[in-house]
Amino acid sequence: MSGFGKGCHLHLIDGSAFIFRAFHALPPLTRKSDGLPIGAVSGFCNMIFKMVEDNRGPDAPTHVAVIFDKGSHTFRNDLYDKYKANRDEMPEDLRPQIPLTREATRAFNIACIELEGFEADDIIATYAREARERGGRVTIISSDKDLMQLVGGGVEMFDAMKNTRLGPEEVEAKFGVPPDRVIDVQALAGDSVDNIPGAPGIGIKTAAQLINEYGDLDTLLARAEEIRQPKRRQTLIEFADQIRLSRQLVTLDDSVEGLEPLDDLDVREPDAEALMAFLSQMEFRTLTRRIAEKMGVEAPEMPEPGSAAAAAAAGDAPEPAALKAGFDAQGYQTVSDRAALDAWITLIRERGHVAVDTETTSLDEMRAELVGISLAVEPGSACYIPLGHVTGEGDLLGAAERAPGQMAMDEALSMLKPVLEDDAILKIGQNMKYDMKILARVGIDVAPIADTMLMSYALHAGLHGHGMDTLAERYLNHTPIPIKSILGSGKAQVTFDRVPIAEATAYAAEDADITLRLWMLFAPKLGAEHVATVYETLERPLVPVLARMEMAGVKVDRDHLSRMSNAFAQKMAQLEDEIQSLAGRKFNVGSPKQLGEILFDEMSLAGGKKGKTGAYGTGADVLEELAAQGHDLPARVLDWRQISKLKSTYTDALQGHIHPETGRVHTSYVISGATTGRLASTDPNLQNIPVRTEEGRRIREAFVAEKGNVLVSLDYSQIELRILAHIAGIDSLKQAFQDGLDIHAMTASEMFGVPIEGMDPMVRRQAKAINFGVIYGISAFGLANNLRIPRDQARDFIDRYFERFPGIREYMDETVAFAKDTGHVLTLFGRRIHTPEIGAKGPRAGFAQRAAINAPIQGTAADIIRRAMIRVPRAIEGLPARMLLQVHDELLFEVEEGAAEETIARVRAVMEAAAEPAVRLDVPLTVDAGRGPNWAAAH
DNA sequence: GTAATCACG
DNA sequence: GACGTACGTGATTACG
Repeated sequence: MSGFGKGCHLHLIDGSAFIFRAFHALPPLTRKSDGLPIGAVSGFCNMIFKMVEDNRGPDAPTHVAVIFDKGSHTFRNDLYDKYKANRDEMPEDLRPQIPLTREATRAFNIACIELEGFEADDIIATYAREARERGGRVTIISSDKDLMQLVGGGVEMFDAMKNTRLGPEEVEAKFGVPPDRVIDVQALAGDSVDNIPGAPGIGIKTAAQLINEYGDLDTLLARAEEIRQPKRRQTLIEFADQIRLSRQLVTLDDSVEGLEPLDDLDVREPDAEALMAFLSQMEFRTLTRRIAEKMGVEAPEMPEPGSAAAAAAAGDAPEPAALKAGFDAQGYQTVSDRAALDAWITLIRERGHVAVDTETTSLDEMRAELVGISLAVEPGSACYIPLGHVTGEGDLLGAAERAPGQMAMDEALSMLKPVLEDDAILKIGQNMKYDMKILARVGIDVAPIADTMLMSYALHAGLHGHGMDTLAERYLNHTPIPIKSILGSGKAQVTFDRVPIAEATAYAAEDADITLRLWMLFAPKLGAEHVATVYETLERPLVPVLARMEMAGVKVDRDHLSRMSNAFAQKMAQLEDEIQSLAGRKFNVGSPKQLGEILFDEMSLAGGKKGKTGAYGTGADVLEELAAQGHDLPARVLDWRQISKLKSTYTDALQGHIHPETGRVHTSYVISGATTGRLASTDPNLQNIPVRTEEGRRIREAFVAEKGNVLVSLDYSQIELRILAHIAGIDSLKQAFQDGLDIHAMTASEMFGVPIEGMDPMVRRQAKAINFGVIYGISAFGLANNLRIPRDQARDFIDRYFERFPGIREYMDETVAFAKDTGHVLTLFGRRIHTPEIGAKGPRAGFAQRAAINAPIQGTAADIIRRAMIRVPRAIEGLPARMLLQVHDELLFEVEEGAAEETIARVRAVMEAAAEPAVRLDVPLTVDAGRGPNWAAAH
């Protein structure tokens, strides 16, 4: 049979929808030999096979095709930029399976249809229309409601999962209108999955009622004035344009051009050999056997999983247990020509994933120069591509010659670029942010990515660090070649470009190899340990966002800092003189040891306490106590210390961090640095720039906007207390936040029975300290220390607080009990923070318990701002604005002056809604915003 | 390399 | 009844 006409029956299979359903419905299955995720491919093949089997009867299709989506941008994105904008990124386990489902379709000898820039639904609509016009029947194998508008006139749908047919009656039962009015109902009701706005407050029920009453959408909109219900009438009038736009979005395009002719979709018998080859390559044991039986052919030899033969049969698959053994530098290849690199690229394309590691001249991504790239596609099989090595000797000036045996940098990069940017190839790295930044500087935008460091963080936060050496030792029982053995240390240390290529290969290829093995080990664990969502929504998508922020940097006014440094130096010299004359001799004011001796031995002041190291304590609290007793020397030392800190850490050091080319300071965020989910900022730390004192705030004035721009700061108000109110379920606290009250004043009022109006600031301050204490896992000792009150008074405050807010105590007890029971605590978003010390005895028990109480609160706040940051780029797309810094509950932007208000509005909306839809908080999140020429003014 | 100190949320 | 604590970070300096 070939030509399509009357009596013909076309089956259109919605491939993309099916892959997603298979992926989410099935447990994460991986290929035995190398850990390649293949669950969705397996589900897909089973479904195709079932379709083929079921369709041998009298109702058999004469024509069949599997239709896939291709490309992420369609005409709907041009109509509406938020179309499907709330879709999460594709899970990394799924991505490498996408090309395999195409292969599977072809292996079954079924037409595989996709067209760049078109959704599968439009292609299906086009074929369905043509088939109907030519007098044939159509069955659409899908349960997607967006396709239901096509039903009728010989077109039916079939839900392969539920094994049910959908005709016009079923569609009408679902939408309340006949199929030809479905788009009208969808246009009104909207769709949260595809982000179709529709008419606010109108769902399918109301929409159907309206359409049935007025006949169709145009009539309804034209006669909206007649609607009796005032709210509905107003909505339809006000949102008429949005409703029309929604209809455009939901209406399928049934005239897609450039498709394979319908006549060519005729059912063909699969080629047994090709099909068996594909199935055995995927290592589908059961399915291969079943299909072989049906087709009457011999199933290909497929040895038992885990056996030595299994590895051999899979071609160049790894040795059994290869994940934990078989590191062999001999097996690593140095790639120095086109042909060799081509061979690796072919391997990568076959696999759909590759572990990547870059070697550079520095750990500072903004200054590092690319020296080489290593790749690994399966355990034990890795290569290194040297690109910027120089000969070790060099002349006296340090000038060195390019080492022989290397590809030209440009040539290698232009070959790798398509692979590193290919949507269908997963790039696996350990701390991928680093490699992404290095490669971005040579014009390569790496995507999509996986990160073993972040996988470990999602799995093991609180248990140990997540550096590669730690992970290799713990999980692969292997100690990697130490970098020091390659570069040397101290004065003799060289940069990586001076390492001989053979040694560099052994080191670099091993890193890629380890990374790949860790990925294979961790990837299936994410699902099994229930942290896949954390990794996919809070870790992985943050990487490109942070990479962009770090590369943007923030402009710092060097002269401003320099002037402050000079002023500080003078002031310090003056204070030093005063201090030394008060002491009666010269000493190093910066030495706590010497200061302790002066204060407590020579001057015989009371209150000297030696710590465990035998030294006197001279911390700020001790000095403040002495100063309060009227001693001048400690008061001067406090002043000196403050200025010394500001000078050394900020006004001096920050100048050294100004990048010579950009004139800006580029921090680096450590995503897995803090156990709670917070970020850490290093080199320099821009999360602890002074703000609490007047002199400190002047340092923030050095953080400025470029000409014509302003800095915009947005920060969450009281986010941790709000989270506490939600998690512990404290009604009075929740109510106070809903009413927008001053939460510390309200706490004081509840505790001490004083009115909020005209409250003594001291009373409010005490309540504030208690509120913070609660977040930290309050103790009488800690509160007493903080408020400088007797311990029994602190005890009394705490008792009264728990009496007034009994839910807090329950939360604390339950959290500690949970931690003892499971060894971890959870944030609202499922982030897992391990508490290995929770069972400890002695003082460490208290530490662990307070940390366990604090972690879900601090961690949930960290999750929320991460969610906001991930959504920000899309929200400010098109605006002349960039996100520069994150300081735990604050985001800092640099914006062209005219766009400041719009930026504030959009970012505030994102931040305030950041918990949704995953979590619906009982308290509102509110965001304060400011703008100004510098960071101090933006607050 | 570690301890003490102090900057931030 | 004693232990000895507020939670989470990073940079700098002194000192062994």
